Amino acid sequence: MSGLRERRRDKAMRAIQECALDLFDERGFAAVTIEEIAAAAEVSPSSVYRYFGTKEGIVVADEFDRMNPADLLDPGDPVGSLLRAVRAYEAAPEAATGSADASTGPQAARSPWRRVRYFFAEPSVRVAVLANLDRASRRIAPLLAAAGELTGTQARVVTNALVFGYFAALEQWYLDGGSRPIAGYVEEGLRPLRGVLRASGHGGPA
Amino acid sequence: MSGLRERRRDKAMRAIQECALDLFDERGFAAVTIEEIAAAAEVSPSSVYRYFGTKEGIVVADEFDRMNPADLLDPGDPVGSLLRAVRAYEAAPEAATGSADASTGPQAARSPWRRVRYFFAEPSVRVAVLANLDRASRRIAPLLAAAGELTGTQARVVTNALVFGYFAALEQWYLDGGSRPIAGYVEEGLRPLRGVLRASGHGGPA
DNA sequence: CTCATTCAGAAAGTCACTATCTTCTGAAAG
DNA sequence: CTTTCAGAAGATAGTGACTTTCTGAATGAG
Repeated sequence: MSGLRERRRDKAMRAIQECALDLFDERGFAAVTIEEIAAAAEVSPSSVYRYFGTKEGIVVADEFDRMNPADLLDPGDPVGSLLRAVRAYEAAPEAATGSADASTGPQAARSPWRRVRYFFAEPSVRVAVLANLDRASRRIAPLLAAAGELTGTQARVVTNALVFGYFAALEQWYLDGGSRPIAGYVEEGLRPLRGVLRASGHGGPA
Repeated sequence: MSGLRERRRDKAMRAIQECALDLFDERGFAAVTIEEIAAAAEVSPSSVYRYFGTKEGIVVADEFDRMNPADLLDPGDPVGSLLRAVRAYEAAPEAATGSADASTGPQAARSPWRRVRYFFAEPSVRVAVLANLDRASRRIAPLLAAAGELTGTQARVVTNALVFGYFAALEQWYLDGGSRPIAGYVEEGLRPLRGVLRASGHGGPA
């Protein structure tokens, strides 16, 4: 299934991401050029664009993107299933980068939360994250529309509420210094929405 | 208060926006350069950047940005006051561009809705709109936090739900061809949210 | 009238991103 | 093992958005 080619590509992608974050941490996002990142990761600038599309994409790119939202989100209980996903992701930080090779960098650098700082500290990255959430919302909304009694417009609105509400909760977590678990912020923040979304669906499990 | 300078600036800004939209309509957003826009509007490229910051800003820039959100949004009934604002804006399209001078272009071109097409048809403009909504949300959230029993996190989540929910409704309006009034889409789309937001506030008027 | 401020234009530079072409290489067929 | 080939990586040359800096001029205050 996964040939040598794909493994090389995945390795290159991880190298680019980590070299880029190292450079960003050191000198700031804006001050680092794509050429420098490519040189540090020992690939060509073209490859950086092939893999990530944009400079912000290096930070934002997420294995999450390639997932099928239907596997993650239960249309009957969107808030609850989102919460479960957050908890699962938080509990298994290694799932984010894969535990293939421990020798490619320092351990702390491999935390999936390292990137998150740039989501909120670097305006252009923040915008890229918003664009990503918007795309995710457009993929998820049809699921809600198909499952519940929501109209198409309502499904879009509710999905945006959910997705961008999650973003707001994540930002609060970040602004608090990232010490307490994220799931707490999501649960608290989305609590006002939970009742509505349950009532309009077919009713999820307890 | 409004000196000669400011009037010249406002006039130049409107000229840039209309010339730009003319060119975009004619040849597409990406195919038009800032230099061409500046030439058509008879200003320097520097001025375009001084006024709008980015190419997308020409389309997205909105007198809405300079408003105080407190004048528009009632924390006791956020959905209701948003709906009233939409209806008011929709009823008075001339408020958007000002009725100062009718000789600066064809009448149809002055519709404030002309720009909206690019919100959804041009990806980079869409992203700029999302960034704008995000900024608006961050200004509005403190109002909700101060007025109701919502926590800070909840206020941010609910405001994002409101603002990006409105965006979703607007997109549905656009996708439907823009024939029926926008307020209808907003009312229908935000209906699931209305109950929650009323219940958590101090209760607005009927 | 004089002066400080502020704003428009000019000009040069940076760099993200694209398009195209060539080269290489992993993988499969013979 | 050799050959073949599709697709991926690299090299190269742009384009144009955006920044920075400087200069001159219009404005409004004193």
